[in-house]
Amino acid sequence: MPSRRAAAPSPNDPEQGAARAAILEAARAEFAAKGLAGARVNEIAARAGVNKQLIYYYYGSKEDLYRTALEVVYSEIRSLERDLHLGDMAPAEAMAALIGFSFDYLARHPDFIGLLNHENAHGAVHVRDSRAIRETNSPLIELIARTLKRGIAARLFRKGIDPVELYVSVAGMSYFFFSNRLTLSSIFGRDLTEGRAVESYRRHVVEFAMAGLRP
Amino acid sequence: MPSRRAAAPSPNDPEQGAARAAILEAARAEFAAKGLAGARVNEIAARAGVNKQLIYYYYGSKEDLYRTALEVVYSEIRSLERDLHLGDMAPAEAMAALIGFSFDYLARHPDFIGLLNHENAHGAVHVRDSRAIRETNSPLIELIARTLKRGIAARLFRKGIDPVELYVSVAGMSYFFFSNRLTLSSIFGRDLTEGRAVESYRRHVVEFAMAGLRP
Amino acid sequence: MPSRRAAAPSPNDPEQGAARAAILEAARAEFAAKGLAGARVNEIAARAGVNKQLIYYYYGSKEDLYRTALEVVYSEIRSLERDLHLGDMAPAEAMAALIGFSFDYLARHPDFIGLLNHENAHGAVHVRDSRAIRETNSPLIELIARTLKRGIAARLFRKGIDPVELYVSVAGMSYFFFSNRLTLSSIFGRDLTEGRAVESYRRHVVEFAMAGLRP
Amino acid sequence: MPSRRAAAPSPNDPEQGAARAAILEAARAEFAAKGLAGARVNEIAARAGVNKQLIYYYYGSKEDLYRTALEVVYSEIRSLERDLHLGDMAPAEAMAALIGFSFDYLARHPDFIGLLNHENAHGAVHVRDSRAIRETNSPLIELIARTLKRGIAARLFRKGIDPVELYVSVAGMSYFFFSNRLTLSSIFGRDLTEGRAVESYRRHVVEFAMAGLRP
DNA sequence: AATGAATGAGAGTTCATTCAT
DNA sequence: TATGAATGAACTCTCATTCAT
Repeated sequence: MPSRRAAAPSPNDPEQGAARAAILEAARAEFAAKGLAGARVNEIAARAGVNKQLIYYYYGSKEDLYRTALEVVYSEIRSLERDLHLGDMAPAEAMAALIGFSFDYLARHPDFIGLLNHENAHGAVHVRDSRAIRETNSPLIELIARTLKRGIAARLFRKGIDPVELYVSVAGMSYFFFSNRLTLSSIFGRDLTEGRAVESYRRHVVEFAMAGLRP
Repeated sequence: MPSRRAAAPSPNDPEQGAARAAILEAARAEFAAKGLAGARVNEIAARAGVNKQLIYYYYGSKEDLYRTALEVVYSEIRSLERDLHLGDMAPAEAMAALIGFSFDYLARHPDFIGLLNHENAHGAVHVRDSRAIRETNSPLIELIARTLKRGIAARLFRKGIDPVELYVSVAGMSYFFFSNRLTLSSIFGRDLTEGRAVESYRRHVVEFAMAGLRP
Repeated sequence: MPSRRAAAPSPNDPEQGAARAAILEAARAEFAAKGLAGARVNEIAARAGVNKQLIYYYYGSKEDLYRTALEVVYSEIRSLERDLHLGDMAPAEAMAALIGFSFDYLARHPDFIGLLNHENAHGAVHVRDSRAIRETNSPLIELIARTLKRGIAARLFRKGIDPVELYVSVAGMSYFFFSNRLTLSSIFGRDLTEGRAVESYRRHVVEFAMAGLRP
Repeated sequence: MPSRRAAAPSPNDPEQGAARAAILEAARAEFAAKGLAGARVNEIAARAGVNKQLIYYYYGSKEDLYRTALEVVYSEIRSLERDLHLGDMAPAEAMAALIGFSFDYLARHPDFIGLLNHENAHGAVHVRDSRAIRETNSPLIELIARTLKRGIAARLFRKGIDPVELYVSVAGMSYFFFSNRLTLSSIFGRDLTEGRAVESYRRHVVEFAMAGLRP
């Protein structure tokens, strides 16, 4: 049972771990769509094109697979956040990039929203229990704090804004749009899933948030 | 004379038995916490203190009960929205009240977030299929549009802001805070569920949004 | 879920609890033959002529059903032990009756051996955890002690024999015969399952044990 | 020259690899504890510290491994029985030694009881089908018969005792004690597993059986 | 001699739902 | 209006075994 093994694929065999990776990929999609309880191991196996029991061979249980999927998703977004290099930009430019990044990541990774919603609905116990997730501290808050400070020094931003609260409100504008656009579309009778609506909302978010920062 | 009605009594009939109401109340909580698939009919019966079969007698099926719970929740929030009377206030005051209302409603009705998240995760099919929900058109967008217009006329707000987009971004700031505060607390190592954090964030949302509206 | 209900069958309906009783009866046989792990819930349902899920409805789990079966078997043997009325007989007669009872009970209740063997093989945890079994203290040891005393006073039995040890050795002679007669038959090339062999061994046990008691 | 033998090396070959022996040892313990059905191949492999597949390589199947374990255990006890040399002792001494041997063997080889119980519970089919076990005829009955005869001639023992029945009753006293001491301890509220209880019962068995033989 | 990957069959259990009263 | 009994479908997970190297 290789379940706790880190990875160690032999360099000669590119096929190594293909099934393992396929399972993880399928799990991500299935868990994002239906949550831990709603997801079907059968369905994950079918999507991954592997025998159902292989999932147990590699991951031990549905819940362990779920936790792994969650960890991978978090580690990916962390990695992207680290690549932003906002320090090289002017404060306003940096802040706009940050806001845009929040939006674009969600636009491209619908899985993330599904996984997070289910985590929160169930007490966030897996996030809380995963050392991997807790320890990979988000660099984002530091980035925001530094950028805010630079903007304040340049008299571009107001004082007194808490970086965590700013992050939450900015992320929330984007998150809610993607997370709830189906009910919103239904209720407002306006399709928020089509490309132009998304682009337009992106502009709104950046403008609105940047305006909210002005002194 | 509705007295001869064999089955399907209207869910809002105040004459209806306590059992019926207890079931609905229990269903709301259970569905909000676990979604349609995750909720257990047994659990709803237990919470309501009734026999499981009674749920089928009154509501026909788990899914119909879910739809009813969803309709009731929407109808409640609509009713509250109608009671806001923003037309009587000055534009800035009215807008601040609106933003605060968004926040406060979610703070007091955690069920709403649970139900909406599950609806969206599953294609919002019940919202789409419910005439009751679609037809009770939200008065909110009209309210926002009118308030925006009044504020622009008074040179308090910028031009060019779309009311739907404004609603989404403002609602999103609050929604995301409540919906995701468990994972956020874990990740930022900062308890966002305690009273002061909530109050502080409420101030931030109102300030930030109002600032974003300035010309 | 009636699982913890005592019984309370309505006096008018003799069919009441028929399924429940049938399940228990089938379980006894199945568990005795194959143990807790080896027994098949499907098989119990088939033997009882009921739907498999009814077993869960009534007994909650395979293990709870097992424990119940064990308790019923113990309570039956206790009840028989209580009916022995050895106090009315002369010491030698009483002791011989006791030895014979040990033998005859096992001869007629092969389930008992199967259940006990599996219990012992798995640490006797269910016996240990069952208040019902522990509390229904066996009257046997008391009976043996009193009979021994009476026999010693009448100079029929030796002194210094511990009643528990006497019980174990007497019960063991019978138990081992029934429990192991298949391997014994194979090894000694002598069929210990046929009637005459059983009768002959019964005589041997009573004689041998009574002789062992003589002063 | 067995060197070219492709598979199926004889299980008793001292030249055989340590892995092979380790598997057998682990199997013995596992089968004794859980029976054929309850034993886990995975667990045997883990206990033996070998890859699971190696078990199949060496023994073909779980059941074949079980049969082999059974044969080894029987062959060991036979070998010990042959080493008793009762013919050299006086009849009473010899008989007491025999009874003590029954007891001591079980005290030291708890596996034996587990294996035998499971065999008997499942029809003793493996004992019946194993030529190795059937053919290695037990020398014990012969020993008992000869010792009995010598004792009768010396007027130490009663006439009319069947050697097989004597063996069964004497073995049964010890077997039942070890086999059922967990439930017995629970029921009598007296720990029969601790050293003094074992010693005391050993004395009882020898005394009681010897007394039972007196004319 | 030894191993990691993979699989099919089947187990216990859950659950929404229906039956019968 | 209310309930206990009963059921079929499905789900997670286990396990002996085989494949391929």
